[in-house]
Amino acid sequence: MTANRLTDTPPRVPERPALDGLEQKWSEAWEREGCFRFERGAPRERVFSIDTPPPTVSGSLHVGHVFSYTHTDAVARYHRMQGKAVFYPMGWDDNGLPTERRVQNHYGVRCDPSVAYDPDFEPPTTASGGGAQPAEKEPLAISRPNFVELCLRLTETDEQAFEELWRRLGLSVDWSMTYTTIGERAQRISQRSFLGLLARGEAYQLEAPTLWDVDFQTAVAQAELEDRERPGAMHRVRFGLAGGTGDALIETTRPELTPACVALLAHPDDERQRGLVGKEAVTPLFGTRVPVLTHPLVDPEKGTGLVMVCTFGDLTDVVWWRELGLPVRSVLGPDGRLTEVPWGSGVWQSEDVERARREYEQLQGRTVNQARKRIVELLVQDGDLVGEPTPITRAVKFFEKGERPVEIVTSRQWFVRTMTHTDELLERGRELRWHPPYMRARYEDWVNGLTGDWCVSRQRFFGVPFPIWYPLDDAGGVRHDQPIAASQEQLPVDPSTDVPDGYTAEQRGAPGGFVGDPDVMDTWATSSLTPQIAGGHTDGTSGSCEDAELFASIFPMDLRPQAHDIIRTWLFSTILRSQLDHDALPWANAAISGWVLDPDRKKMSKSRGNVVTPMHLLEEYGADAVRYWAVSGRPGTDTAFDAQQMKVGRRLAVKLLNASKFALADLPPEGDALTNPLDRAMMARLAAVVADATGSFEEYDYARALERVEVFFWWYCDYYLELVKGRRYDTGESQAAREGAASVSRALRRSLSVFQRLLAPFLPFVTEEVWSWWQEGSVHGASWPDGEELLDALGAVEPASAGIEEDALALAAEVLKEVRKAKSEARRPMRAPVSRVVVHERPERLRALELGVADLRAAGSIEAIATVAADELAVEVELAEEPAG
RNA sequence: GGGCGCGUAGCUCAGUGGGAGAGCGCUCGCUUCACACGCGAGAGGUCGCAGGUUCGAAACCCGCCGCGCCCACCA
Repeated sequence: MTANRLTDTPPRVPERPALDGLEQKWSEAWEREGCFRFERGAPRERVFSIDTPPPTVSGSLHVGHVFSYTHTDAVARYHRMQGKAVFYPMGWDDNGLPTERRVQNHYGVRCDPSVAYDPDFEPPTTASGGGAQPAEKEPLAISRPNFVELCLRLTETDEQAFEELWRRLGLSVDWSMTYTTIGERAQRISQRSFLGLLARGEAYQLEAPTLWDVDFQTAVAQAELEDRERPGAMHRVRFGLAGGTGDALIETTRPELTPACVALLAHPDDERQRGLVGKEAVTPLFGTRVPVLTHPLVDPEKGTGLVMVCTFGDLTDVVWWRELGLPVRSVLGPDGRLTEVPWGSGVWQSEDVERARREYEQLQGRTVNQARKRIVELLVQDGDLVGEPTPITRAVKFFEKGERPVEIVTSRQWFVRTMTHTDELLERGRELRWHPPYMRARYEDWVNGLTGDWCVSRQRFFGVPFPIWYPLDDAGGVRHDQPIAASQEQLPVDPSTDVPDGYTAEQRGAPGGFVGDPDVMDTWATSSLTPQIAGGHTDGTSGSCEDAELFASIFPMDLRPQAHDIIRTWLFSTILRSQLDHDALPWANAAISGWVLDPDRKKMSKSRGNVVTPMHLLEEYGADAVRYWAVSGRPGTDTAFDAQQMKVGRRLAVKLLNASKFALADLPPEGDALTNPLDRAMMARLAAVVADATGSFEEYDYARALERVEVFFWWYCDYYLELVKGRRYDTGESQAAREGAASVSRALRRSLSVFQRLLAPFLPFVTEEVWSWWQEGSVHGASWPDGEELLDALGAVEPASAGIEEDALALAAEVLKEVRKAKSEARRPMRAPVSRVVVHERPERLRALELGVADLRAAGSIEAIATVAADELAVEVELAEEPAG
């Protein structure tokens, strides 16, 4: 890093400095000069690497994005000024469901992996002027590669718009390193990592009960669930006992699953149910015999104390089913409707098969809700519904992007082992430095609450395919137990169009041939590899995109910034993958940002007709002002959207323009030393502020750093600049005047240089503008101020005299405030002359004041200052007579 | 049910053992030679409630109340 140069050429200060146009002027200059280009070849210890969150590109960026990305940018700029080579890429998360949905609606198509690729395909409706034309007809079925092409086409324009916004906001990312989560590099790295997991037994395939979204018809993961309150009803249902010797009452919110009942359970200590345990109950309507068993998870306080286990009503059913070794009676299809079942065969025995068949026909083909309504009618007819259903509100699990509750459907899926690694993951969580620290609790809660391995396969299309095929036996049956893995050289592959080694394309689907795995990976299975994708991780076997040297210089990364809502998904899965692939933490620090709270909850939602988009904010207030609002939100803290704060930020930017103009324009020649005590005391204060801001940044507390700098800067403008103004303009003949001016000149330049750099991470545009008036190069490439630099400016100071000088500055400011108060109360202008000021104060402070009395007199237009020894400060101010007329 | 965070001026929030603060808003004043996108001044608070520790608590401990979030095997 080059030293900051105080050039000898006079500063070029505009007559009327303004903020307008600075964003465009400087963002273009930064791009032209490559200011934020990552310095390749920098050794690891001089690199600061950031695992940028790739925003989802389907949809638009909102103020919440602006908020948290600005936090990271301030930190990035700080470390860059500390001399680090900052690895700060941007990624676009374009893979996954949200994009699929948009493409389907936008182009009127649907993906069908069995359709062959059409290289000349053009979508039926084209996006004209950005507006989608809703497809009237049945969606057109197209191949997966064609579908993916449309996804890419649609996300590309979004990505351009996002980049434009980020540049306007002043994010100092290296745009040459941008990646996408559906891009070739992401696919290859995802597939390669998956094959590694498979080879090491960390990934496996299993046919098992899986969380299932019936609308998207795909498996989903535990991490993608959320609770929603939904009205329901509790039904009390009577089961007969085998042999007709009484009955058993259960309560359920899901009576439609009665045909799927496989057992009744009681708590082992529940005396009331003791007589039933060990017997067999008979399901109403269907006459299926089910055992009455016990399990400690049953809550005897709930309902009748007896619970019906179905395959499967909820995750607890899965636990009971597994632990008690119960059979499967599955009635729910992947579309969320009740399927056909073979009454009388296998597990579908009944005391009255004909009746079971007849009753079930009333339910078959219906949705869950329809079936529930119907079975209640059937139970009432049969007299097995006890009392009226009781309306209740209960939490139901939903896929976070879904519209109907998730069901549990048995299907074949890929899993990544997590349960065998939870201890390691908890240990990694303790190694990670969390900012703020309490966010670790959320991670630990999540890891401790995991109930199963991570289901990574999705029955979707716009994602990274599994690099897997299966052989077909002579009868055309799929041999799932003999997966054919793609070779490293083939990656990335799409098994729906690519052919495994040793086969020909003609053998696809033919007996003795092969089929591709139809699924794609969970979007988090790719996103969990962002450090590897961004850093070009390679195992040396393939590809020009990967770069072993680069990866070694950035991994493990320094910082993962992200919001708290995706600790359980993105943060957790990234730690897991890094643990499995590298046996290491992926980053040293995690900075967790809060959310932006919507002010509309409290007021003015209707008065504002338009949605406030980030671009509007940037246009109205300026990027620096918007950034100011963002960085005043403390790490991890939810922050209210507040346009007023943006105005305050704009004021700060304008203030810096004007203070810089004052300090630099027509400045008298600079002296070799700070000879004036007030100048020295101000610089000493500034040194303390630098230390405070630096310490705060080291703790990732950008907000505290800004606050300290800002408070001191306003004090500097209101008191220090006013106190030294007279001396600055006094280019008189005397030696003392020349020396005083030379000292203030030096102090102004040194302090201004420090302020401009301290504010640069927060207000990059205005600081770059004022820096350009008098310095070479970019302020963002300048070095962060440090103690040594300030000591150098200050010269050697005895601690005792430093204390006296500080007293002089403090007391001069206090007296000036009293003088202003007197003038304000007398409704006189601030320049109104004061004939006499009497300062009562402790003698040692009065002696100190001597050092600053000349500046004080000039600043307050004070003719005479007298002092009186006293225990505490009191100031008498005698204003001069108001001039007649 | 468990956990985390928060509760300070009308609003947004700093402040973690010793004077209750900032900005905005409000009121009043000031064309001041960097800045009217400005400057100066003022009013405004039983620091959620109740105990405890301490010479001393907004801060530390216990309990309670309220708000928000996360997690849970929510039948």
